[in-house]
Amino acid sequence: MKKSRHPTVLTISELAGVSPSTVSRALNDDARISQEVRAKVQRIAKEQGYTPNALARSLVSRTSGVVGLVLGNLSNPFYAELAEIIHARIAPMGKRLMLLHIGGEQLDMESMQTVFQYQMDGCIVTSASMSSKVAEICERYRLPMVMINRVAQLHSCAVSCHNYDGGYWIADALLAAGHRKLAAVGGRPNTSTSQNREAGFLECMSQRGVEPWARYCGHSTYDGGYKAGCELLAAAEHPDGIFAINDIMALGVLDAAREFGIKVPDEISVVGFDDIRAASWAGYNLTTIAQPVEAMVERSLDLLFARMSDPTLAGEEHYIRGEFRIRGTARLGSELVLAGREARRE
Amino acid sequence: MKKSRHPTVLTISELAGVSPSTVSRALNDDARISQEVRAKVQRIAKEQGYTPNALARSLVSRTSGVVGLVLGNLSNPFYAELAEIIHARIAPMGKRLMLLHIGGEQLDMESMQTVFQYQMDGCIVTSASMSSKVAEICERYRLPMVMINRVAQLHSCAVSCHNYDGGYWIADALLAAGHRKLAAVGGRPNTSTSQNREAGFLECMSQRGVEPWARYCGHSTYDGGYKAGCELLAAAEHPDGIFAINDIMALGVLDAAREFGIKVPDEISVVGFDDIRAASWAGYNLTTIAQPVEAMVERSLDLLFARMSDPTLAGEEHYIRGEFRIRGTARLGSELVLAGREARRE
DNA sequence: CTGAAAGCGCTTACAG
DNA sequence: CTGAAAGCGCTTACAG
Repeated sequence: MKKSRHPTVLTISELAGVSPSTVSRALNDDARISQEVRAKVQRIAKEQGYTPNALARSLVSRTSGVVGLVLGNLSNPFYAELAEIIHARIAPMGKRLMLLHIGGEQLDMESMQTVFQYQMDGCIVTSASMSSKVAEICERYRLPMVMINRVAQLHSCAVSCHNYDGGYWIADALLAAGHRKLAAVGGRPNTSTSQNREAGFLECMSQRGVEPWARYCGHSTYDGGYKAGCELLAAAEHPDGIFAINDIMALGVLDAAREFGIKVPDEISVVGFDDIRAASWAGYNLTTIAQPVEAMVERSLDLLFARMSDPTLAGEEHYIRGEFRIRGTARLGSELVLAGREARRE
Repeated sequence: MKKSRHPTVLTISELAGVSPSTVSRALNDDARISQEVRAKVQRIAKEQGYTPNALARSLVSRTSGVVGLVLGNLSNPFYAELAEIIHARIAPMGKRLMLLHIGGEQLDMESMQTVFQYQMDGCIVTSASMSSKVAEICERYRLPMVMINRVAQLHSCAVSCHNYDGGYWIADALLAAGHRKLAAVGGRPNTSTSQNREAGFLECMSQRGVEPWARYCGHSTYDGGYKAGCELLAAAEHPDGIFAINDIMALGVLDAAREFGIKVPDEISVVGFDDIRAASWAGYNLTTIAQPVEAMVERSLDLLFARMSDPTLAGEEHYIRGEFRIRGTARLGSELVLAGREARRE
């Protein structure tokens, strides 16, 4: 008798009096195996507490059932929510998630190595400054990958919110409500999300012939937003509206306004982007544009799975429209917000 | 010539004119292989862009280099921060993290199955209502595992903050500052974290002969905290101090107070627990006890790695003292806070 | 419907 | 210092 390890196909085959091949087939519900044998094998497997060794199976089947995940900075709750939804959606599809990276810094090559070492089936990248080099690697090795909340590089797949439109829409709604001194607080400058949202915002202002009051960089963090807010509000004359390109910075701006005793939205309107949970907290009640996270994840997984079955498929870029969440931090005529819907598409 | 797949040890061995065994040894820096051969093999491997197949290696070495991770509810930023730190600490140790579960709900058996399917080396569990059944499984299969922020079950390892002491300490400091109408807002009732913090808080009050003003359940969420705050403050006579057993609920309580126009800390003191990032936001400036997350993770990994090399090691429970963060939401005489340090240990 | 054989890519005693 | 052989646990053509 073997040293008592976990049971293997061999163990089961001996117990059932059939060959290992048959055990394998029976366990994988191969239609060719007779009902009786199949039932018997499955019963014995269950009795023995048999668990298939995914490593061995992957080695031969050349598909590991593992998908790599690159997560952005979790201190922005948006990415935490995204992670939760990705996991919830992908688990029922029989795939496992392996964490490649968490955080704001550059993704290193070593993490990408593990993708190949562990023979991952694909890769999901949420933000994180991804050098085009990584996209290139995935391309070269035909590794299916999709980026969420990030613009496509090379021929990869990417799913985002209509960021440009969102920014445009916000400017439109603020201008229509009479604001004329509008400031923008951008995020990390090298991120497409930040760039596009701000570009849409500025473009709309430019079309309406309104000069931007000021532009700040808030580095996509609460602290950055707070600091930007303080500087904007400390001046003798302050803007009458601020667009922070993400919610976490908008919360900082709101706290700055609170600090300066400036009434929101009477003296100043503040609008964010993302609709993180904290945006709807009673203490903030932030007007913002909600990213359609569920839809974005669903679309991303569709793209990814399609490429896992057919790696020759070309990359696709998808944009999904966000939804205005009108709360208490901005003066916007509701009919004007509707007009905003006509903002030009990306 | 083989179909052009990724290079394997065989490819390299042919190119280098040595046996596969030698390639394997050279690549793993086996001291017995001569300098020249080793250098040559490594050079060729690099030239060919060789990446070892971790699956094949794991199959024979019986250690996969993968650690399973069970994450609590990421909508509580505490768990997001924890995840980030765990990843940052474990990656340099050459282990990979596979996501088993994210969220507040019960961990299902299926997720645990994958631990064995993928031959994981160990498992890290952060909160999440873990049935004792899961602990039992790890025990039975000798799977090294450590729980963070969670009390030990059976003989498993567990690392937490001194939760009981923290609660005691807070009550002590509030009472010493003259509060007499103290309410507690608990989290999900079945979590040890919530139970212990509240128990310490109540025990101290009892020792001082002060009756608790009220006890609420806030389900460990912002909304729950906000609701609890509203109910406590809507009454004709309201408490003069509230201890929310975690920060995310304390923020809800603070927003409720703001809503009711009740001055913090003049009319009411509010204290939380965890020291999540939002606790130090200008809009809250919450007095709380910081969990020593870095230290907790470090200790947890020590325990885990020790058991990965020697699975027979017994379980250990560790408690690490938190740190009072005195900010703006509570009246506490600083000398009294120091006295609080003497609160009894768990 | 079932089995014997080969093989996925690596490592590791066992020889020499 | 190096190689031939066996094996990790599974699946999958190939026969029958």
